[in-house]
Amino acid sequence: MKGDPYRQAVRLFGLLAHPARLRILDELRRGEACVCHLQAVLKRPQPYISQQLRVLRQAGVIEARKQGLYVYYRLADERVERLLGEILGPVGTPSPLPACSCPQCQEELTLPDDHLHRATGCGLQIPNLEAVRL
Amino acid sequence: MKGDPYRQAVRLFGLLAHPARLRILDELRRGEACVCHLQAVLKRPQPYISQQLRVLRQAGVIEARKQGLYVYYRLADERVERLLGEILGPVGTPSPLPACSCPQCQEELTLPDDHLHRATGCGLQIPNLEAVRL
DNA sequence: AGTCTATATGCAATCAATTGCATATAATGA
DNA sequence: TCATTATATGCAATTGATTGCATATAGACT
Repeated sequence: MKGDPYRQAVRLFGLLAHPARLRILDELRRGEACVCHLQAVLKRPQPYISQQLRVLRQAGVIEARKQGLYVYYRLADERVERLLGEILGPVGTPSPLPACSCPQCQEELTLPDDHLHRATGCGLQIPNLEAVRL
Repeated sequence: MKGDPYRQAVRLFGLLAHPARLRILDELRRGEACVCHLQAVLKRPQPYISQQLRVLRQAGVIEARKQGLYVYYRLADERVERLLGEILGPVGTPSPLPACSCPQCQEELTLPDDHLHRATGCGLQIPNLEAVRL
């Protein structure tokens, strides 16, 4: 998977030069998220989200993990994390109340306050997964 | 000059997601360069180069300095330098023999070897200019 | 089997970016 | 003034990205 560095860089920047894709990637900086969660955050129809996820997946910057009916996506390219950190700054606090119906979100919501977790957020626990680089 | 950070980032990435613009910006990382120099490096017709320069200039990531017939461009946005450093690495060695007819290039070529300068390169001396951040 | 829910895919319509090229401006020197 | 050189601009033609939407797949449950 190569080519001259310019072409590679252009492709990578092209992925980020899109409002929906950028928000998805920024959201994934927090950790895994299922499609329904992203759908809730971006407030866009599900096929639209899936399409952008496909673009990102085919480019290799995200990876999917299927669990039952749900598919959890995560970042798979540290360059993306570095670039986003560079221009968006460190991972911000989540905007209030975007939650979906996935098991992780439900679990989050019913959790008491003793665990550190997001106020009203959705499943950002990374259950039994190896790699979430920061 | 503002807006939500996502929109701003999308615009910035969009500027970089283009082969000619990316090469121009990467070339400008070395310092000022005139249009004819960029033309020689990119091997593209002059109106094409000027057009891309306009895009970059209107976006505010480069600035122009006119001197006689020549116009020298330079980077004007440290985010660009950081992003390029992040994915292209430090400023590379110039590819051999791209030179143009501008005064700076001629001066360079007739210079003896005692000054540190590029082997066959074009005017990358920054004559009397204040800001070239690294 | 059928049904429900989550996610994916395909494709057509629209919209924006890109490119090429003719021409315009601007500075210089004769 | 005219000619020359460097750079800029405008615009039409093409190309590519984006979006919406109908439909497909796939797993869980009864």
